[in-house]
Amino acid sequence: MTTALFWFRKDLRLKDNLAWTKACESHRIHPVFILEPELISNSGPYRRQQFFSNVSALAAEIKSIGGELSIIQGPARDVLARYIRENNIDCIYFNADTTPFSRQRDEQLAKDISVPINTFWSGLVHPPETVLTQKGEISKVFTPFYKKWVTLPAPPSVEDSQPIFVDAQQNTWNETQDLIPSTSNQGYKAAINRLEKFLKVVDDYHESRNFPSKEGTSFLSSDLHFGTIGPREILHRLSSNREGHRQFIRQLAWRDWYSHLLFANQDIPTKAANPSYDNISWRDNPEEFENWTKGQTGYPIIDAGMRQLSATGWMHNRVRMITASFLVKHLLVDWRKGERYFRKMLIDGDVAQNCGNWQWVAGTGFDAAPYFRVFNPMLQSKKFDPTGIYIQRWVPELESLSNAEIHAPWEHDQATLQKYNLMLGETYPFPIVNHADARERAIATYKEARG
DNA sequence: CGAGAATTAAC
DNA sequence: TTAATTCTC
Repeated sequence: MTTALFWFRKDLRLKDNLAWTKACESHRIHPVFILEPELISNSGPYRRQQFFSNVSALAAEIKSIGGELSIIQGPARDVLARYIRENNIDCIYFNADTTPFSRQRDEQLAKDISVPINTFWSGLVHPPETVLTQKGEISKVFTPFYKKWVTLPAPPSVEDSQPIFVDAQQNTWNETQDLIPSTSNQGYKAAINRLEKFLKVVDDYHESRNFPSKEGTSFLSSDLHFGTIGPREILHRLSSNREGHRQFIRQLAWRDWYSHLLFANQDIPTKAANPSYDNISWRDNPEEFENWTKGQTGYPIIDAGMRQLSATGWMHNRVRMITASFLVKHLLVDWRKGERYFRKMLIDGDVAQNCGNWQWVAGTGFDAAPYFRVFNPMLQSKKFDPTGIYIQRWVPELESLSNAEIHAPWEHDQATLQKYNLMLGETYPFPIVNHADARERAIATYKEARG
């Protein structure tokens, strides 16, 4: 029997993992994780911790079935060739990814390494280049993509494997083990717990998903990012004839779409998908950007979201759209700066998803929001946090304001504010910009870029 | 007058 | 994955 190196990347699980199953079918397995500096350097503390917890949980799971995960540190191109030589590896298995970093690295690797490399797709419902229009291209509009996507049969979850591990693996880079926390409750088991919890409320998903004070969303975004659970396993627990389920399945399609688009357009992270918006005269005021990151814009819903992000590494999706729109449109900060900040801070920060969604909000992307659509922070706030619970949770300065008052504190007279010990400009900022003016300015700026 | 529905709009 | 405005009662 030959020996396969199984390289875990963004698929930190043993279930519903196609490359893993294929490798286990006919090889002795040498499981490896490579801690690459590039992966760490763009991560903020929350994602890094989740990352380590997931790797640690995977190592424990492998140990429990008689194997040992080798954790190697360094760029893959530097360490893999040597590792393959030293450990008598016959072939490599891993799951492919769509990001420019991953694809460039994997292409280079194929040139550098002499043993056969077997790759599979296991992190999306459908692999890139498999959901196509009649012309054989990926649709640049979501709805036709989705219509095609739902008609394709969902690939079955793969069977569990009975791996045979190589004996007496030695970890030649022991110091790396110390970087990985030894205790953790993440990994596949935690992902399954989150899925089971979500399945209890998914029938209401279409109604509750938009309210940041409710736990109406799946909380599976970081699991999907790290691959502690596969999207097909999630899909197979859902039913296409229930509205809440259907709406969540639709979100999985958005996820596939943004990954497929990135696969086909590798410059999405840096360039506007719609070139007419690549010449916007951004203001890029650094102080305003900093006020935004710190949750000090004077708009309660914006500040609540940004504070939730910096305090927890996560933000509710509805609020992600509102805060992102505010940065790009109201403050006219280049969407790439916001994207970078979100990706660094978010526990689920993901190149394909984050760039796709930021370009959508900025109006620069495929099938994006129209350029003149400027989210109104007060309307969004009143609509999706009507009682102000979410705002109060994250902006305690405002906790005594009433439901009606909390969305726009500057609109109330001095006496009302004094009653709550609220001194605008001291205990809570005045609005950083005036909504109506900023809206006009954004539309004019975009119009100018359109020519 | 005011809330909510309907419409329009620069897509 | 909308906002602003007008219409209606």
